[in-house]
Amino acid sequence: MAGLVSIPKPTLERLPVYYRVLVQCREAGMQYVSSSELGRRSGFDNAQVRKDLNHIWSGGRPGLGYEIDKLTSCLADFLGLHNTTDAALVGAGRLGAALAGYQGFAGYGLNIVAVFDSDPEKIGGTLSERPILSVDKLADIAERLGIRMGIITVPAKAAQAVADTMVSAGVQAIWNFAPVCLQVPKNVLVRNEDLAAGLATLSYHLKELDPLTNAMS
Amino acid sequence: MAGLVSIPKPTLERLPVYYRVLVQCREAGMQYVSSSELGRRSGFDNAQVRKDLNHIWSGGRPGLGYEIDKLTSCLADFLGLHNTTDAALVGAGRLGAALAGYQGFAGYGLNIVAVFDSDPEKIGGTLSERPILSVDKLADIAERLGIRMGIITVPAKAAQAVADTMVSAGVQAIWNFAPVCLQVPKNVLVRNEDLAAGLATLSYHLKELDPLTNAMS
DNA sequence: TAGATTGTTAATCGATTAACAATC
DNA sequence: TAGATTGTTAATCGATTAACAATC
Repeated sequence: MAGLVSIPKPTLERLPVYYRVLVQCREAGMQYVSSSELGRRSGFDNAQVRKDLNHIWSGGRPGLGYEIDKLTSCLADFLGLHNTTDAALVGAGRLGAALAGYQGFAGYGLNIVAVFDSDPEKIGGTLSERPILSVDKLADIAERLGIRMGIITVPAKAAQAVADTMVSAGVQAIWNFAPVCLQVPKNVLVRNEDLAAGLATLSYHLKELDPLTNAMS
Repeated sequence: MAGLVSIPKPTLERLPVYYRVLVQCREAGMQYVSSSELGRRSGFDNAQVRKDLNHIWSGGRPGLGYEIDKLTSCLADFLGLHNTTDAALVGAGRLGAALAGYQGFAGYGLNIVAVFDSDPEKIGGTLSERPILSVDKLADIAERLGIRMGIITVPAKAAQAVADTMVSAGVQAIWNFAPVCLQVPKNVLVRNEDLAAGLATLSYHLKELDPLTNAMS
């Protein structure tokens, strides 16, 4: 049974980066790549690259490196990118539009099958060629279509209620862009894409670099 | 000199989460919060909360907890959120529009002062009330305005060139939404907001949960 | 073969968790 | 005071880094 061979969390976060770099190497016509080269291009230590990759594949060839085609496919399998994941997106604002319109996610198996909003002005319209439905229909539709992934791009105040609805409809994974910590049952996975938090860490570093501000504080 | 009292990276990632939760507590009218309560609301262990907070402030009161007003302000100071950061955004697509239009970043000191694109159709138009300028002017304008932060929302292929221009214009921190690993001098900080990578980790977990897929593989 | 690079072990490093005396 | 909660130390845990024999 999968899941028992559990993989370290930091490793899991790096695997998609390797995957992306490998795809780019392949497009550049490369056939093999060494752990050093992969590390250089992805910003990680070469020993770490080897250790990470060994969690999923031990097909590297001493003296040669990793066969890009095979490793790429192996990573895609491992990450589940070959499966198509149907998702419901709630929140037809600008961020929702950006996510729904981005073609790149298709290569990661994401298929946004329905878009919801609570604004009567938006309901009935479209978002990237998908009809915008009333959020009242979310539970029913998600359940009927067997949707397992939910994407939340609503304002902070509305996010918890949307998450609750998703959970009750059987959604198992939530990609949350609302700036709140969602409370969900522990069998539901939430990934917070907290942009403001990312911004704050940059802000911290800029402050550290700024001689004037530092002199004053 | 700041920077020498360096803070663990995982802690730095959690501080903005505490900050956000604290702001929400304050809005809810609370005055004090304990490490347990803060932990519960942000998803971290209470001992970890105390340890993290002690890096920046030892003003917690045994038996009472932390005074929300003081801790919030202390965190904002530490993270540099009280400073206004002027930023240049390059890439006036949907994601750029979402970021430029999001009011919430203002509370984090972000001030997008200029928007650039390479598409002649877009140049001369506006994005959230800001004129869209030719990317050819990026270096000149960033330098003249002393811009220290760059936001990249261009397609992967164009991102490295934009980063190079930013670096040459004196930008010190780059918020990168393009799905590439940027190569920059080590004195420039890059934060990759790699949405596809986040998606991939969700995809992995869904695959792990799926009995049918697992049976087949 | 000689050179390069893997897979893996052992050593180091750092972060999390548990526990509790100090204190509000 | 009694109850609650902090700040901090010590113990545990896990991840990174270094090193090298195996091997292409």
